Amino acid sequence: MKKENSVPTMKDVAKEAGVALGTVSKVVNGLPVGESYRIRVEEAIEKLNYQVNSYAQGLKANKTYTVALLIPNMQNPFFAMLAYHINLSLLKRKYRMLLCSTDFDAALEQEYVTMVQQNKVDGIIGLTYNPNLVIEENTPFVAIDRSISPQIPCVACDNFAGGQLAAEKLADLGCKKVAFLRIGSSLTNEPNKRKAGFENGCLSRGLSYEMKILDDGAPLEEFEKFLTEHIYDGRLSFDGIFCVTDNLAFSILKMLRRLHQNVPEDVQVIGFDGIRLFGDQDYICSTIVQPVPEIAEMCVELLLQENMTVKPPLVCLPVTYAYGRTTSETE
Amino acid sequence: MKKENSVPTMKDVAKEAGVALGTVSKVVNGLPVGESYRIRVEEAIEKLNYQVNSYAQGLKANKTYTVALLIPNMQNPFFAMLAYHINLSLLKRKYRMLLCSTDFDAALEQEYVTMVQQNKVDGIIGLTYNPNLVIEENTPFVAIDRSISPQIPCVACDNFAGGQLAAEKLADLGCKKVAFLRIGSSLTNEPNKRKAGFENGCLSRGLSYEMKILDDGAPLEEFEKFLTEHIYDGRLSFDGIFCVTDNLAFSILKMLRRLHQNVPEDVQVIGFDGIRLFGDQDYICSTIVQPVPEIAEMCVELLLQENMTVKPPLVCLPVTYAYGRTTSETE
DNA sequence: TTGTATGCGTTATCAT
DNA sequence: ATGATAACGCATACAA
Repeated sequence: MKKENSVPTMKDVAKEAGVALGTVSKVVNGLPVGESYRIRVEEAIEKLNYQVNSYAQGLKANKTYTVALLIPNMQNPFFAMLAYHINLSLLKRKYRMLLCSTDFDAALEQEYVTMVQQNKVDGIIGLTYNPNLVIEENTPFVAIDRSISPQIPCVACDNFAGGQLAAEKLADLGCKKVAFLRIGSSLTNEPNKRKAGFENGCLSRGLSYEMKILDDGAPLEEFEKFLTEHIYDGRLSFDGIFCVTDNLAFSILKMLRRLHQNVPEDVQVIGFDGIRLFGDQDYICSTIVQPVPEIAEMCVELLLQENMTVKPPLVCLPVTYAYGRTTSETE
Repeated sequence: MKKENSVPTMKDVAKEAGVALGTVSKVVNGLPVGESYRIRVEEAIEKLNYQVNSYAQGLKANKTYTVALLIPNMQNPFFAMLAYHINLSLLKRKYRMLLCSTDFDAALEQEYVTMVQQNKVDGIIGLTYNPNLVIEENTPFVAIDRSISPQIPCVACDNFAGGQLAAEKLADLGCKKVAFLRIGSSLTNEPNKRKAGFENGCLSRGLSYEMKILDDGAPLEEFEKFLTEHIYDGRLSFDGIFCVTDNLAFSILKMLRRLHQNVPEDVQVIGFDGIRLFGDQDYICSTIVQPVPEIAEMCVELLLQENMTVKPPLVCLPVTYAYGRTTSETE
């Protein structure tokens, strides 16, 4: 009992062309083969509309041409941008991408990782917040924004430089007393360096600054309380605010509106990430822009590069500043 | 020459447990097996940290537990939302998701589709703008927002009802003369029904209306020209505008600002899709909200349901209205 | 109930 | 240079 309307296989092609299986394989893989055979096989392939089954290929080669992307979600435009560009970078190299939205679920993250260790995919690119993720020694893995272990390369933007740049920009724009706002401090990851960079920038420019760092689960309202406490006679005592992400900046901007503080006249705000609505509109706030296409390319390159005896433990890519209406540029 | 530090296989487990290959397979698949054997096999599995190779499984079963999602990009939050929720719906059913960002590239879309016809994935969910996409008869496919053929189910929100709802809302909110703005008219797809629904709503509520529909590649500036032409003595002659998407609405809002028209005082604006920044902030404009989680669930359900003799050609899911500061709600 | 053997589609190692 | 054949990891029909 033969399979009937199934997909044609190499065997079918061989029979159709009247050649042996191995010959078809060679033609498919571009190995040298007699010209007359080539033609016949290619015609048969055309006629049957044959295509290789890459899973069977993978079974032999222990290679699937598939990479998994672990990422919390798609709602945050920064994550979405990353997913998109990594997809493109993989595609350029003929790799498929398995999207694994982990929704910050540690168990799910671990499950995805485990899945991979059994050659289901050739490697993982992961932006994960799970501090005790178990990754086997020999699993190709590239981390984004968080160093997981010395053997696993981590790719991030230059967060320190970004923080510094934010401070310098605020100084250039005439600020005297600024604030740094951050939420989610429990995990040590690369974005944490934004704080240090900012402090550094403030010090070198003689900016006085204050920090407000919320714990992981803390309600955003605490920032509103913090801001309110710094209002005297209706005026906020800061003339510049650096928010650790555009996401936070967006919320802070809403608060400032409620508190009747004008942006950028009374207080200037700089965020981080470089988010634009629909990817092509204006930046949602003045911001430190992450080089997402470059980050994506670097991740893929590091992951797929096999003949690299030693992989860089941490790669930092340069950030830029972009105006987004929440600062008072003068030029 | 044995493979060395590779992933353990069933054979390894069998040897470790001192049983036959078939027995291990049965244990793995939950088939009845002698209790003492079970234990031994399970211990061996635990010890070796064995997991089935689902690609080898797929090779046998002609099933990969993988579904491909064809979608233009991730920058548009609506697409990102869809990808996210479809990912979740698939995950619930233990399916993996291959993300295929097509970037509106017809050739790429076709390539992805072709890939699937050779049992690389079990099915496709596709939001595609390619009018002449070739899909084989027996390929499991569910389309979003565009009917591809009578045999292929299409899932969309109730676009007609959405258009109608927009008109009714504008009428309820006191509008007398409204406009409908749309871009991209070349392809017949479900969202096109928003226009008809809107007209219908306008007529039933006695609203006078005007339409401005731009061709596919046309520059957005044409809308600005259109609006400018409808300004007399500094006042726009419309008091309500329905934009075919939130994306367009966002651009229109910027234009209105430039033209010194106040929203919502002078003119109220309603968009379509239900986009929120970061997924959890306010809606970017008053809008007709698409039920994205339900759309996702329906797509997956229709795609994976095998014992369904006849699949619905078109499924429309109910929309809702949400306030987003660009209308003048009074309650 | 347990073990054995065959085949899924492909690649690679052999003889020819 | 080409054709036959074994092997990849698993499932299953069949034999023990």
